[in-house]
Amino acid sequence: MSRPERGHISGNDALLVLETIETCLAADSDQDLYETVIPCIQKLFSFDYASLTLGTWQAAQRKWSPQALYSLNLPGSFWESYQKSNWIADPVVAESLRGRPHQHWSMTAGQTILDTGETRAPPLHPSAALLMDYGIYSGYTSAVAPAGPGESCSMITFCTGRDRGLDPRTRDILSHLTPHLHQALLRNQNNGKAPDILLSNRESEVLNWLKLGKSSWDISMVLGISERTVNFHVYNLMRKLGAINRPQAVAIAVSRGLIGLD
Amino acid sequence: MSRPERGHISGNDALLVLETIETCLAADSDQDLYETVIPCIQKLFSFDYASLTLGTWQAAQRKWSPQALYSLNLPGSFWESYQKSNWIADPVVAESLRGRPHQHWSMTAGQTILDTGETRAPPLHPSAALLMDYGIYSGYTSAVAPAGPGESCSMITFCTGRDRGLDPRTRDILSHLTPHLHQALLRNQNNGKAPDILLSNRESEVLNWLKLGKSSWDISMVLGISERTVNFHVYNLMRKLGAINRPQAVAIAVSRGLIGLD
DNA sequence: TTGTCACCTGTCAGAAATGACAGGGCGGGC
DNA sequence: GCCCGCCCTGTCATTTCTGACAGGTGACAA
Repeated sequence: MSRPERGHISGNDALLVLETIETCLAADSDQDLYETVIPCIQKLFSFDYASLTLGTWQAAQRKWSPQALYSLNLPGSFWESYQKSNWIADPVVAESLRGRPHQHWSMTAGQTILDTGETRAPPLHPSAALLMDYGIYSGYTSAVAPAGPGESCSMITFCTGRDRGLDPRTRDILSHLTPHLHQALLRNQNNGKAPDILLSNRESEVLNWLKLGKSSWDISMVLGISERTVNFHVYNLMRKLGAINRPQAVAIAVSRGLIGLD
Repeated sequence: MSRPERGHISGNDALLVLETIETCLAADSDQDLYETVIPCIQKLFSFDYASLTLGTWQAAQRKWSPQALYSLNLPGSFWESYQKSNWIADPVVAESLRGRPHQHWSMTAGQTILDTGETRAPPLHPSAALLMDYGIYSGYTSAVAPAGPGESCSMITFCTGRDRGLDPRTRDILSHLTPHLHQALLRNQNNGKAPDILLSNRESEVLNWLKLGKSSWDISMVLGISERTVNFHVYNLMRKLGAINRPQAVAIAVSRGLIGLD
């Protein structure tokens, strides 16, 4: 367990950061994200464009696949073009996922300059050319690593149309904020789905035994009903969940939070 | 979306709160919790005892079942006695779960006084008598509601051996901290289990198709191998996961984070 | 070389699940 | 009274899964 040093923010900054973290915790819709969280961040430091993307990061395959996207002032056409390019080949994304979570970058003619002083010369990745086409010249990009295997991670970028150097205060603020922005994105994504499947008591009960590997006969013994009735409940709950067999029913139920993980 | 007013903390407090939130984010073992997070909180306000419990809260049954417990200066015998009593009948817990997440309480002879001014007179709940037996007279208890259905929630208590009144600053600090303490507890709990089950590429692949409700034949078509081989992989992954059939294999894999929820 | 491991394939009997048919009772809301 | 959801039960044919038997390849490390 190690924590980076962050000595560049004042008490007043800290209060604003706390307020922003609160808005992240309270945000439970896309609207909240745009109308409450983003304005709160704008009180902390200035930026012209923002992109908050949530996706999966497969360590084994070194692959980053964005799944949800929130952007501020970035036209849809930018994302269409960007999606077509290979994310992982973007030098900033690549560096992020290589263990440098917080980065500052800027562009000069044909070069991407990272905050390590490193420059990525031509052949320039298409994404860099794309950024310059849209008039974006510098920004901060943070990656929030997935909490566990198979979980989502975020790539969070705030950028400007001017060529600005790295500001330690902004960097420190971002290192405080990004984990909570990630949580907010994650929560929002989960709110999107889940259209209220209601199982009856018996169905939940049967489902919980299924999860534990019990067969219909086993369950019939536990519940004191006939095996046929257990199959009846299984059939109904599969229909409600939209599953075509038991493994899928269990998977859907767990992902919808209808039964605990245990 | 609504946020409570919190006007009782200073810029300096805010910096310390941010630091504490950082320790919560970085804590990934029980040791971190005791040696880094708790001392950090002690820099913010003083307390003699603490208990951080993580458990499940079944809204339908109004039932709170603690699953993990971290305590500071509270002897094991206290918890043994407390566990035997009915948690939900504890007036503070009951109030918490009724939608008052942050509470201050104190004891006088035979009474529990809540911060609403309400008093819970005898017959006193056994837990109250128990607290007084151990010399605990007042404290703050916060409940962090589960993020989604089937998810865990926390009950977090900081208390003292003296009869102290409600301090708005402490209350505000706690309302900032508790969501992150909850996250830390949650993360620690998940770190506790998961003894590294390693599936081969093919096994994960097969597992992911199982989760989607595909039969062995379906999977054999997708992967271009024989149905027998699919069964072979399924047999192996069930053995590795300790499952006796496919539904259980999927449930275990999801709970261990070996495959995504989707 | 020998060993291990992932990967692949076959057969077979018995167990389990699926999905259709049929029927019954009980309680609550309109 | 009727409808609806929940709960319960039966039979049957077909499909799928389980768990044992048997065997093979190629890669990589000790």
